[in-house]
Amino acid sequence: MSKISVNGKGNSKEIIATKAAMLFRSRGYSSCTMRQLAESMDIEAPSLYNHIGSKSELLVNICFSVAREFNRHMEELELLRISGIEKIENLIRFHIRIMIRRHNEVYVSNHEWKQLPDPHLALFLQQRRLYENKMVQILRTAIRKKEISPIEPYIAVLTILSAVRGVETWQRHKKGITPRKLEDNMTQHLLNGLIHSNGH
Amino acid sequence: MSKISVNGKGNSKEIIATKAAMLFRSRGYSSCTMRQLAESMDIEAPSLYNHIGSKSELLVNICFSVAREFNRHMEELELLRISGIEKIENLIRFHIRIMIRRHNEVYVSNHEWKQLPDPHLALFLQQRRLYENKMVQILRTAIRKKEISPIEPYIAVLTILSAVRGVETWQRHKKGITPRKLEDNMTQHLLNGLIHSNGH
DNA sequence: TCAAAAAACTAATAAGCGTTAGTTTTGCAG
DNA sequence: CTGCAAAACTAACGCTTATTAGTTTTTTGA
Repeated sequence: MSKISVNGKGNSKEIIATKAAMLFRSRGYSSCTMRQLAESMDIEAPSLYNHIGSKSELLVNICFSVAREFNRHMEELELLRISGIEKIENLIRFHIRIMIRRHNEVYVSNHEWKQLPDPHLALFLQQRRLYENKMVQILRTAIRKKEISPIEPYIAVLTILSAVRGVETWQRHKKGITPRKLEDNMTQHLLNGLIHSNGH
Repeated sequence: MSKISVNGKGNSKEIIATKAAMLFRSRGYSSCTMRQLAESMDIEAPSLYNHIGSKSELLVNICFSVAREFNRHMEELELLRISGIEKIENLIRFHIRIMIRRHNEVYVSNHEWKQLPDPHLALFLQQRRLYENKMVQILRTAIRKKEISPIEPYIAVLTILSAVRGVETWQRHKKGITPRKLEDNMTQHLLNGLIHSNGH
């Protein structure tokens, strides 16, 4: 059997990580076996352990790699001198783009974080709580400055973060719906809902 | 060991189904074992098989029970003589309420349907596709009658159906956010986004 | 009160899991 | 060409899994 790293691009570890994200997404982390993962790259299961430490390590890397990208973007966003509404639009569009660009990884991170081993689970949840709080704060400020209508910020964040996850189930083949159109339509829907809400 | 049906309400099968939904939700279907399920009602695992056929049967019942409720509501809605926008609002509110009332079951149905055994998986997907198509049709009509702004109906359905799933992660303890407030805010956000979108 | 039915139990099965140990093959550097 | 490290292999371990078989206990109904 030939080495796996000569076939695809990148080193073996990266190739395994990519295949793992694909398989974890399509079958679920717990239902996917190391033998299936190995078979997907035409080697035997024990050979994987020349490159990785454990199955759960793969999940940890996926989840925190995604989290890191979101956190980094949030930090950059906080430095920008733009209006609150522009920040929100920026966030929505960023989420949609990441969901398209890193489809498998984001899906796994969203669906399988519960399977993270301690203490990674606790850390993951803490980071997510922090991220959500930052979004709530952005919304709260925008409301105070009357950029958007008065709405419960926490609920708006819940709505936005859940809505963008719809990209997961986006059927590319539905005719005429390009990634760009998806992004524009969804952003418009979510943003206008904030602007024109009659807060009654 | 005493019978389980004398403790809780309903017959044994219903009690098991309820406990299963709870456990499948909190740990995931594949990660939850029959021993854990049995332990949660203080019996041994093999005793479960006096009441149920298999583990997967439990999942099938949960998923299709939820699907049936959504489908029935859709059929009733189609008979109503109300505006398109009222139909959409009705749907959004119904989804949010079901997500609260049948929290565990809807969560499991949304997260674990991939684990359904054939041919149930195929049937489930077919029903969901049908349901989505009906929603798309409602939106399409509303656009034609200029009740809502021109938007790609498929994307709007994606956005709405994903957004309402945010109720899954709703933290009841966040102060001052009652179920009613959650429903009103989210509905308003999603609905106004449809009405005031400048289709540019 | 007592038999029959329902539902619990214990013991065990076969299959599958992640992972380890030890060995052989592969491929690159000298 | 050759030697060495990297990475594949086979075999197997210890555990867990859903589920079955067979038996005992509990509840029910006449």
